[in-house]
Amino acid sequence: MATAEARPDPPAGVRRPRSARGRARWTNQLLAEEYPGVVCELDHSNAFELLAATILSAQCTDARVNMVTPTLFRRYPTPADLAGADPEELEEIIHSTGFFRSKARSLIGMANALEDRFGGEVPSAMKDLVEIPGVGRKTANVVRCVALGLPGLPVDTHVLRLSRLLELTTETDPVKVELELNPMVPADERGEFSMRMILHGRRVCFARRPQCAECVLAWFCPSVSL
DNA sequence: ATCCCGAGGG
DNA sequence: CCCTCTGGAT
Repeated sequence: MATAEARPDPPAGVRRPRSARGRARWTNQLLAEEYPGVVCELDHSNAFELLAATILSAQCTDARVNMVTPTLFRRYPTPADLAGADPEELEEIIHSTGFFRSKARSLIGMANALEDRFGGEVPSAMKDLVEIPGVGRKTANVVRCVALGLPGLPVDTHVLRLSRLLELTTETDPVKVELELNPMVPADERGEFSMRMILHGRRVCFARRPQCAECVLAWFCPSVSL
């Protein structure tokens, strides 16, 4: 009763989508118009560097990560170099990104895994990526779609929240959300879809007070409040 | 205060 | 499922 039909009208001649797939299609199309040319903002020149940068990006801005990675990559250019890093020296380099002890442990563990189990290369299979210390599903998908050119739909806190608000899914587990979204987004658009959802989550659809009046998705968003 | 593209452990 | 890990920007 309190939230009944406070929804804007659809564009002229357009039917409000009634299925999750239909809402996903409109979401993908409208966010592509809203945020064209979206790119990964973590500076890197290969998959190993992107993997390290993504591990550092947890609870930290990309800009901050980009301030430490030049020093990091100069000091440890290869997985072999990073595998033999002195933890304290590494912690000092990455200190300003936060969580520096656990991130240092993850980075060294990651480099050792690459050396010991993957011939010094970043593996491409999801199954292998998530075995690497410090690499979860989200990080694995970032590396897959950005550095390896493989299908990947990173589901972070924003993608999860927006997907549920838009009722593209009813799942609460990020892995289930990813698997449910996959067939709704063309394989070669999943990475950009994810990055645009994240941008929209940061700029418009805030967790606390979503700016529905500014949102291009409001005309079909089941959770809109105006 | 709240946010920043999480992951591991109990 | 909760907790912890952590610094910087606004």
